[in-house]
Amino acid sequence: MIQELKQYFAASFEPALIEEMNRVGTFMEVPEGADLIKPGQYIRSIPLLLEGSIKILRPDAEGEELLLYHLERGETCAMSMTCCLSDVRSEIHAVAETDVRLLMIPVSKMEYWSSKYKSWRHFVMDSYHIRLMELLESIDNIAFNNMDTRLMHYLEEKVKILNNTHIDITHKEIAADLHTSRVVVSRLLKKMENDGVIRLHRSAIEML
DNA sequence: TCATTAACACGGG
DNA sequence: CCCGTGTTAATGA
Repeated sequence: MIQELKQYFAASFEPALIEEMNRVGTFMEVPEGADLIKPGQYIRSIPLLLEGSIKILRPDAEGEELLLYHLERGETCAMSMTCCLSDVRSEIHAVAETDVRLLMIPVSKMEYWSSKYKSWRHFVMDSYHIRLMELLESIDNIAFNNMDTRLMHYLEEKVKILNNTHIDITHKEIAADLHTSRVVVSRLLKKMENDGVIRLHRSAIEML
């Protein structure tokens, strides 16, 4: 475990901090598709992503959702930091996009480390910055792009995350993430197939 | 024009 | 049979 932490974080954290993370953190494995954080839930610890990818969704009043961004290795959820520190409920829904391995850090340590370790302060600030930028990108995408470009971005992101051009997903699931109807997804995907960009299979898409 | 909703047919597991 | 998919028709922004 400590080896793994060193491997991923030696470049960003002091050895003493890595040692402490190893001591107070709780190691967790979460299977693909499982909920990590449900909307409205209180958060008591901060997840540090060691392996895999997490998708962050924003639910609306009717419980319909919209994909905001993905978290990847070495990143953390800025949302959980603010929730922990101010003791408010989560505004977002976090789902494991792949099998995920996490290190859970207790909230108390988060504040303590901020005063003790310069690298941790940097990490926290960077995390906020990265999240804000991802959020802006997401807003741009939703506001300025049509569904066909949004769908293309979505598929490209999937390929990046899975590190595989074969994506196991149904049109219905895509529609849920993009907050649109299945009819639209089916139609656009069919068009992309006709344009030779992708190949469609049952419950799967192959990017070309 | 493009998205949504409802409805239907087809085929595979 | 149920689910995923492809398509159409009507309606709306």
